[in-house]
Amino acid sequence: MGPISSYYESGTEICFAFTFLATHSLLKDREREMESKEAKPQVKKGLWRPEEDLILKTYVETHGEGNWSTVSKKSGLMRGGKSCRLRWKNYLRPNIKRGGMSQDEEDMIIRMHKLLGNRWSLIAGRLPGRTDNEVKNYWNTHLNKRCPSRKRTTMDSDPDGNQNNSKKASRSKRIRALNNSQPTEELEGKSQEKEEISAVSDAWIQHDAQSMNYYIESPMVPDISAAFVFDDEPFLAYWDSFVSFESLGCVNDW
DNA sequence: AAGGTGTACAACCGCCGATGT
DNA sequence: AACATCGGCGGTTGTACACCT
Repeated sequence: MGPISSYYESGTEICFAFTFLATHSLLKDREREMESKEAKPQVKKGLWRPEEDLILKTYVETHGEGNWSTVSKKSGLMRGGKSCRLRWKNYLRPNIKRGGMSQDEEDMIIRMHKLLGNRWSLIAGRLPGRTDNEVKNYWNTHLNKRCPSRKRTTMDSDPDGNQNNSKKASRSKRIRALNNSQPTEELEGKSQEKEEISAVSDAWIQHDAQSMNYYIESPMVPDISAAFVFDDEPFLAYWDSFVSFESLGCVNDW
């Protein structure tokens, strides 16, 4: 995030100092809206303002995560529970890493995507401080271009030309250009993937598969020096990944 | 300088599974 | 068993800004 949001890192004192003013300001806003619109409780949408971030951050730090629907009510935020949860998870949570991906992170994303497909939360679990949303965005904007036969699904599914503005049309055009508009089902794409010009070499896959095999043999004792570090992911995810390999037909090659 | 277009990423939506009642 | 609620996920859209013509 840019300079607007970097204020979080300047310390909680400032957060608390601003929170009172922010809350007051928001409550005033709400009063005004209630007055003007006959008071049907509305859920605010769109970009989060810094004062909203401060309120949410302070609230969660005080009361803990969870019960997101009540967070929005009790904190005075006029956001949906989901929106609060997403904002916290993706931006306000401690240890979120901002800024560009390092080469290592980029390599990891490519490798993991090759193995797991669009399992963004699993991939993000291997990248400390990165969120699934960030990984997904990074893939779609940076890395997808290198693997042009990967699809972005339903963007092409409206052949009637219902795009009612030029920007949408432009977006669809761009995305079509990226994807070559060819269907690639996860399973039937097995053979196609082998023909793809990809940034991931077969040697990588071999290496990754071997790393995973290690965990399968000894899942309770993960080796911290291994390629994959499972941060905050439940153990089940190991098997989840394994199943994914199986479905891609990788397992037989080990 | 102004308008169009492209890029990056924040945020929303709909679906689904888990859990509680 | 049926329903409601919540949280998580992936796909998609919205928007700010940079760049181009």
